Amino acid sequence: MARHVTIFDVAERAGVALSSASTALNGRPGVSEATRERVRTAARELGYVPSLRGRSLSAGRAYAVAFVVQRDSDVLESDPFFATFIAGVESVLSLRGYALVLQMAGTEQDVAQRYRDLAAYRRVDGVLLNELQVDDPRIPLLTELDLPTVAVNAQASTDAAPFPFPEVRQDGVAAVRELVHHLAGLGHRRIAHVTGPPQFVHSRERLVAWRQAVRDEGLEPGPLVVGDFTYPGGEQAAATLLALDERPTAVFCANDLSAAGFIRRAQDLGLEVPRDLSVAGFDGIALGTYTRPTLTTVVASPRLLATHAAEMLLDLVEGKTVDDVQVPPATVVVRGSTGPAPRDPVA
Amino acid sequence: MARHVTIFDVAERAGVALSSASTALNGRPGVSEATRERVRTAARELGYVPSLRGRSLSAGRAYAVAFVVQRDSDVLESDPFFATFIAGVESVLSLRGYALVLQMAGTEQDVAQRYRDLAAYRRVDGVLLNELQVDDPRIPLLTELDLPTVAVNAQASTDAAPFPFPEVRQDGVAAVRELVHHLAGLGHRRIAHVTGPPQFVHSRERLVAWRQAVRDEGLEPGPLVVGDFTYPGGEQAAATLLALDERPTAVFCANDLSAAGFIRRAQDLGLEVPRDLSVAGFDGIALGTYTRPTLTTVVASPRLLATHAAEMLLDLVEGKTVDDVQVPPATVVVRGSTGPAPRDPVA
DNA sequence: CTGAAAGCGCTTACAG
DNA sequence: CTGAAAGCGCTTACAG
Repeated sequence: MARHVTIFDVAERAGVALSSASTALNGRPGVSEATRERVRTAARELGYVPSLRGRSLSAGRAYAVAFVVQRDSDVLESDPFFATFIAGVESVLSLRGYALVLQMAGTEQDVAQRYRDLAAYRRVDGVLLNELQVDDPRIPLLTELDLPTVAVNAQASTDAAPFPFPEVRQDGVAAVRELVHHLAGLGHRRIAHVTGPPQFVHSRERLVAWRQAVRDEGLEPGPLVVGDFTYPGGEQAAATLLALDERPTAVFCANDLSAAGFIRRAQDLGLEVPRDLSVAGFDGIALGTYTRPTLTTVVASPRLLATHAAEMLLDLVEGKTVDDVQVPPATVVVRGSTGPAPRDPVA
Repeated sequence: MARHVTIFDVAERAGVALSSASTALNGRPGVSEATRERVRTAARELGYVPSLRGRSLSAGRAYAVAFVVQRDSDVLESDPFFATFIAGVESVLSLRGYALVLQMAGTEQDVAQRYRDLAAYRRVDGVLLNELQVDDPRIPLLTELDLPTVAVNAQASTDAAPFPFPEVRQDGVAAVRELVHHLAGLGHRRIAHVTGPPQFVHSRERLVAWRQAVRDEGLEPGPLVVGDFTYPGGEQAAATLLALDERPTAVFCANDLSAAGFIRRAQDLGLEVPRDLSVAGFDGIALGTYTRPTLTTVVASPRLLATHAAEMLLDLVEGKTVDDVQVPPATVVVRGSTGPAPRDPVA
């Protein structure tokens, strides 16, 4: 390999000082337009590419941001959000010359160690935070580490507590309300809910939204089962709910995967969906169009959340002021899994 | 923030020259054991963490490797391999002090551009390559860019052509043979195949393995449909195959996702699986345990492939000699979707 | 607007 | 075994 072309070579070829070459190339004011053009031409002719390493060291920046995922890989395997979110983030980063450093950790302690290492080695300039938990330990940690952070759906909208990082949010409450209204309009009176893991802010938000929406319809919030966002968890929830004396006629599951599992178990138990039972989910993953019947759900926008979060984080890293962003609310998509309440509910 | 602790501070505290501190800390020979210990103690006391940036610049290494995924995010969404593979890679990298840079690109041209940029900016020290295609354009490109590369399942085992990069392989041929033998033993005489996208080496390998295995059972390779590894693709393949006059009684789909779609469409068409039709897949994803019936499949080891590939790539980057690795072959797992051939096949 | 110089934090010959 | 020095490739005050 030939020796690497450096900014020194560019300056020499353009016949200017090294510092002028740097100024010209980086679009900073301080050189004449003629000089700037001469430098650019020289750079082009030489095929100059600035060294990230040199720049990193002198600028004190990594030109990379991290996303640390706290999840077992076998749970991740069936999480369709993950890939879409990552893809959205990465598309923005690469456009702005940053790299995405992806880390995975199984436990809360692992995650903390990852963040500590990222900060100590100054591997990245900032981090993206999602799947916030109630009293999330990452918040004080990232504050302590002084790592620029942008969060996704960090606060329940009902939450008044101050949140230390910029945030991109997508409201799901209105959609849950609409979904419940849709079910009530179909004659359902017992509308159950299968939650996500209780520690997640978004689990809690969906639960609260469901409860309030059901009440607003003049109904009593129906049976409630704590779930875990997995397919088997949905099956388990169905087994529990459908064994009740007062069986619900409709169920809102906190995500699509558990809704799919719920439907499957309900069918195994001899129920027909939606004739005997309506089921709805949340997310809008592809799987929901594969199930039979297809899944009524609340469609969220992981890619949009991701691109906004990435833009915000880079702005933050580059010292710009960053305001919270709201993307358009999630929307209800009615498909085959919800229908009129049974006249004479199966007892 | 206090000023950063540098190796200079450590050397000063230990009362040695800066170069000795570096030598001591990096475990290179050239300092006495006493000195080494003194330096280590000083480093510990000061909470010294070597700067990746300084080290990067002087050592000419990024301490990062890249994985460029060529896939639309909506296809990625339902690819369960992705997360598991990434998790495996990342676990090894972080242990050895490297970061994983993840990039995503939609088209072949995008992918090429990503590799060019990664190389030009020397963002990473090497790359991981999977989902190889026949005459994969990435091979000459990475060779030209001189990027250290380790590939996963790059060559069909039948392939004699030389491959320029170290490779980790998992044989799937034996398992396909066993699967076909299992089906033939159940009395199936028309065993169809739904392929993956023809350009992939592993699609071709599974096709060839199926064909040979069927012949080895003394049967004529049954109907063949070109698929695309997706759920809807599996549905489509079922519609095609089940409309044939000479309908197969068993189908081997090139992956689990398409097998799940195949089963679903078969059921929609009024067939009972496995009573009327046996279906098997390839991969061993979680979804295969959720379907009804559960899916007979060939279970591969994405995590194991990933960890080996990562180890090999770091060895390569660090100048060690790297041999190809074979992980234990994929295995057949018989579940509910395969059974005795119908006595009197539905006509 | 331009140019010589210091500095970012390391590693690595090289001379003692 | 140790220490002074150059170099990796940039950016950024600072003096002209």
